[in-house]
Amino acid sequence: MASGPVQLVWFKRDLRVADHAPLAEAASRGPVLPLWIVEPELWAEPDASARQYRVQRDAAGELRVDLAALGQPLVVRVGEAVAVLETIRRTHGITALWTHQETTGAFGHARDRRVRAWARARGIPVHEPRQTGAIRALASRDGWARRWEAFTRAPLVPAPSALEPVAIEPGRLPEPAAIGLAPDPCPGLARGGRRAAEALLASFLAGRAETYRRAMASPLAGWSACSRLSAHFASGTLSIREAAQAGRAARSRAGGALREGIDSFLTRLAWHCHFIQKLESEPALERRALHPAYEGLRVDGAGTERFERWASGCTGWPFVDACMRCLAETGWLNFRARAMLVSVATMHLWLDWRPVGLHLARLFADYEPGIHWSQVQMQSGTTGVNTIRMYNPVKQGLDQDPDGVFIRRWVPELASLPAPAIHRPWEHGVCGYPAPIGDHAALAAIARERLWSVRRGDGYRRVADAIQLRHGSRRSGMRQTGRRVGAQTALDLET
DNA sequence: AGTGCAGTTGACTTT
DNA sequence: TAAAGTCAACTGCAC
Repeated sequence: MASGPVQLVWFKRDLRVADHAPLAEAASRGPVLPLWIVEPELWAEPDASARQYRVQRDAAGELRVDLAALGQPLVVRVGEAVAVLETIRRTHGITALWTHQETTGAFGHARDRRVRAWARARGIPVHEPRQTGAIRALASRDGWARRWEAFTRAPLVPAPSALEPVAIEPGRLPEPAAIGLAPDPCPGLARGGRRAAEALLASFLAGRAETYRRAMASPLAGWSACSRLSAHFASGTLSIREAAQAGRAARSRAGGALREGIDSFLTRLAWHCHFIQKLESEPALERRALHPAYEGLRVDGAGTERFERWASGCTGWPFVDACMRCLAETGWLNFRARAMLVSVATMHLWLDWRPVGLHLARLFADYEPGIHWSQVQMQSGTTGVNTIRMYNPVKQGLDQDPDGVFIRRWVPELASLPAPAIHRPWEHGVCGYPAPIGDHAALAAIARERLWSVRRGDGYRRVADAIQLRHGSRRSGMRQTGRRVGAQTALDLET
């Protein structure tokens, strides 16, 4: 039992022992104190919710077991990060602080700055390797794809073979209510933790990926055809590198549709990091429109009737409501449907993307700030880089749920209507289901004209080109010889 | 058999 | 894997 100073490994959203460089490096240098800090202030942020916490708590519980098997269970403390670290420093002494770089919102940035300042003042070295393909202080997007390849092809870091026990009370994993989280019923929430991550990865690569390409656009088929690993990447129970290497190995053994599905999956792993890179390079992404010409364009909307109808799945557009209710009850929705929910809110209902994004963030059990805010801005057309994508809620329903199975499941008021009538209930007089907020085609036309008039404004293009240079993928969207080529990056990010 | 025409399909452009 | 509009080429049918 070690009694001297410890190598402190601070787990954040990297709740695993495999491919965990800080843990491995720390363990090679002396006794390790593995720590998970539950920060009530973080969980009080407007983008946080109990379902996200439950996923991370599941993961921390399994991590505690895995670390205990190595010799030292996960230590859990509740409080402000610097205060928790300072208490451990006083009682045990800290030789070095090991943690993964985290790309996250303003709270996390400020907290990491405080921790670094505290460590500097106490003479504690901080080691912070990265765990995604996002690069801190990136000078240029040129060559990013090559660096992502190199990062994901680096050897996996083996878990330490044993940890020397440290004399410390491990502490309990608090219930959501104990840290001030509001009740957040989510009966269909998928369990977090390493065991589930491994099972999902295996079943996806062994067969589910076969229908991935065709089915990922549908919220119904995507439920089983998508990898469903997003919450595991967000909590770190599986590293991107582990997934990429397992995917490449499975790809080499597979053929036909399975191979194509795995190819799409690997592409999306790169996109995952590509979007996190945007927030890493531009922390204001969660607060300000990337292209300032879109700032102040829409009404804030929070608390208005149309916002509440959208947020509660009562817009009167069946496919939209089915998607929102599915998300509320399960914490998951496929990428395309998420994009449509943003599109309807920010285009048809002309609501500001910030409150819209916060509502969705809380409903996403797999909330990943970098991906989320990049996507919310892209789908609401405020990046200035991508083509304006406006989804027709009826067409999407007809395309992705032609028989109405998904709508019937989540909007039981419409169960008696056959398809295709179920996609336009206002034409068939249904009781117990609201009339639509408006004529979606007319609302779309108004939004389209407003957004295109911004694009035609003076100086718009000059700013847009600068944004493309800073954030855009080098594969598409770059201006070539004065003419814009394929201004949109085609992607569905769902994993 | 060849012509005229309504309707469909797909490439492409615009918003 | 945006949607809607345009237009040319094509198809199938009637006569």
